[in-house]
Amino acid sequence: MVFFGRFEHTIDQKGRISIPSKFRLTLGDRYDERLIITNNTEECLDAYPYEEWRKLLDDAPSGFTSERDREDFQRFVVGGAMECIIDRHGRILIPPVLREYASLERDVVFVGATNKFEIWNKTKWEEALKAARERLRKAKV
Amino acid sequence: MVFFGRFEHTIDQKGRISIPSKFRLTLGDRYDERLIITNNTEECLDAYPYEEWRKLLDDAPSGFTSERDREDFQRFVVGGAMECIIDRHGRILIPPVLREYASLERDVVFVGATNKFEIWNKTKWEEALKAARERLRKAKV
DNA sequence: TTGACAGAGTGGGATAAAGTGGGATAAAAA
DNA sequence: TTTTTATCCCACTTTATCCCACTCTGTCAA
Repeated sequence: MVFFGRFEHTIDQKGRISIPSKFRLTLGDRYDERLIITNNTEECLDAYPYEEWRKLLDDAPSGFTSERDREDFQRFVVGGAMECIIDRHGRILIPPVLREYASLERDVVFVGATNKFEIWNKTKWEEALKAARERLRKAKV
Repeated sequence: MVFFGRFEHTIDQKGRISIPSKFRLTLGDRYDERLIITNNTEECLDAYPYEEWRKLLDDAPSGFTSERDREDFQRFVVGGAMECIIDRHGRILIPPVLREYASLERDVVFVGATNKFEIWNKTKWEEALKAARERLRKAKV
């Protein structure tokens, strides 16, 4: 398994944030240093190692059921994607448009999700986690 | 042999806690030393030997009935999962996010649950036990 | 009964690693 | 050019990890 676990970090005033060292280890072990960050429909960001991003681009078309699907994916996912370089302290600079989309101000949560990881505003993450927990609990009854 | 029984331990100020020796014996007999700890929907934590965790990951997808299910599992269970290494005194360091999620401050209860064990805040455990007892009694009538 | 011993659990210091903040310079935009 | 943004470098703080030591409890033998 690859990316998993949850880490709380903070963005500084320059928009920099350090990638959790566990994730950096995974990147170093299995991938190269290129990281692609883009919009996730849940008001957070997705970060893909370059190789996983390529796979996503290759595999996505098979899921499209209409020209509209293809355009939406193009505009939202591809159009939002930016390559971020990890500096020597393990930090990246999140581009302003993405920072704004995900409301990343200060407290940020990294969430591992197998072949990618998500980057959340902490408050939004807490709401999402609570909602997920309640749906999972309800499913037990 | 599997995980069963209940043990009360305390977390120290650094967030460390010792695994009950009975559980360590089981781990040593049947598994390796890798322990995966993650969120349980009942505000406690689940601890899986690595092998059982792998099974959970393999089996979970068959229960998903929607993309929402898959995402909830991904975020709550996988996103919460952290590998903890047992040190030479039989202790683990519970990562801050999980400590906070389960309100682990000082008094902690370990509860064996066959192929995993649970880690509870003592007060929450007492409430959960009471609720479980009442449901079991009611079911008899 | 009592003292030595072993195993389990807990506490704390020292060092290393991870994360954060900020200044100075270089590049880009206005 | 002026202003803003990005990049590089250094320094500080916090957290994790390693190591050692103490307490408590049960067991065994004198």
